[in-house]
Amino acid sequence: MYRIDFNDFFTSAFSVDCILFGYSEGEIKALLIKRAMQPFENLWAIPGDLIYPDEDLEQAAERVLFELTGLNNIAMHQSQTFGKPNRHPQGRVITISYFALLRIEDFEVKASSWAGDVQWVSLKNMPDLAFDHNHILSSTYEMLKLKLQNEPICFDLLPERFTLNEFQQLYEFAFEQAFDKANFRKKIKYIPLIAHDEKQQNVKHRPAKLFSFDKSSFEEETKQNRYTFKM
Amino acid sequence: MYRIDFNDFFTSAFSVDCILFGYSEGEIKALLIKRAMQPFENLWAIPGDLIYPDEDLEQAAERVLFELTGLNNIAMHQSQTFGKPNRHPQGRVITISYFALLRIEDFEVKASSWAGDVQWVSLKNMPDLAFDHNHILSSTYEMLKLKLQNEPICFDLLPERFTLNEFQQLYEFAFEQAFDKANFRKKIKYIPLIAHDEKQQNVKHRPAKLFSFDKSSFEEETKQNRYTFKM
DNA sequence: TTAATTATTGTAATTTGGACAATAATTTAA
DNA sequence: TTAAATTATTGTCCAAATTACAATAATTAA
Repeated sequence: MYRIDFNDFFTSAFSVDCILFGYSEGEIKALLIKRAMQPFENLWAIPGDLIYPDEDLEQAAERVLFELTGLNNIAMHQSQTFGKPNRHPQGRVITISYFALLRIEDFEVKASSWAGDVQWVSLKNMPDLAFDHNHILSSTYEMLKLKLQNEPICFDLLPERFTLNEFQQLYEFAFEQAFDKANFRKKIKYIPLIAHDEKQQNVKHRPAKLFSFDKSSFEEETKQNRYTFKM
Repeated sequence: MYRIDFNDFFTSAFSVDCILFGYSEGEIKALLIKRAMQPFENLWAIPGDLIYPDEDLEQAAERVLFELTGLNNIAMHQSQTFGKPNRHPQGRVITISYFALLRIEDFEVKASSWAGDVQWVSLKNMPDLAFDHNHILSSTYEMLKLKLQNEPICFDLLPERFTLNEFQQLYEFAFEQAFDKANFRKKIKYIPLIAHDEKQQNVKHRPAKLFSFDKSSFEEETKQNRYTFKM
């Protein structure tokens, strides 16, 4: 059988795309940059760029995110790889998407390098993005929703201290569905939460108690087994 | 900021690795080939090869699998991408892994191209594989186990007609755990099965009834919601 | 002080889950 | 022909989880 020379294959490039999810004002948002460079100049896009030929994938994701948005040292997890031959107008570029969750209010973002702007954009209100980024984003969001049902990652999105209602509203946003308050509280009984004396401020009604996630106790007792959040 | 010329990046290759899972004799197995070519000549490996520069990823996976094992038209799903800079001794090769489940007895495999041999190998008894293939395989197996809990994919592994015990044993193998027979049968009550008149043959005891999965009814009634298999 | 508003807890009926027992259908050996 | 052996299948009981509501508590605003 005829075989092409090995080196003929080394004509493609790889990129990473970094999907950052955050939560504020009752909505899950993604961090986007405005491209100040061709192709797709002036369109919003997921922060991403080419990987150096000798660079590890995860390292590349961290570096690229930092260069474009100023977010430093954000550990991301791989989601999926997108490789339609014509997805990049300038050549064959296969992109590996990474994602992370963070508390919007804990970080400051600042456009740099070829990013003209950076913004948190609600998933309810997503514009047309560069490349196949709408597809990448929605497919990663689906994965996020799956993970929300099986791992206690919602606490990476919520503020350190939150009310049980805020907790519930995050799930209601993600699953586009309302839950009964009393039953929601029963469902989370195996998630170790610390109840604080502190209460919600500046509300026009009875203030709710603030809670925080007890991560160490969760890990110790391997209650992972009991953590399910099928809605 | 200094930017390298775009073309400097086009020095990497990408490959697909095709992980085929099957089930026979009470064990989950993976299809492996024996490499008849450098590097790692004579070692067992996941069937995989380089992707043509203008080829779609999924197509490449199907083509490569066919060329090496004779398995034709197998639809695979993407699992993960592996890209440590030194994972391939001959250059930067990032590999995208795909996987599929099939009934071993329904297909015939035959080594061809640079594959010297093809074998179904039990996951209980895995030798040292070429490249980082042990890592790729075990990480894909973990993903399979997750999926087994949330989607009715076990029926892609079982024969078309199976006993409830065979069904149970597949889960017992995957989760390395024994289940109570009576309770197992209660747990699957939302999975639509067709009970046939036919019975198990050639057993030395009361033969069990044969069942098959009622796929169309499963899809119609969107009982997906109720399908959970937390063990 | 009271109405309005939301937080929090409770109740009762139903469904599910887990441990284990009982019964049924076959084969094999006596 | 029959009884023992073996595995399939179904049933029971009790504890735990789920669901739909109802009741009570703590604030603010008028």
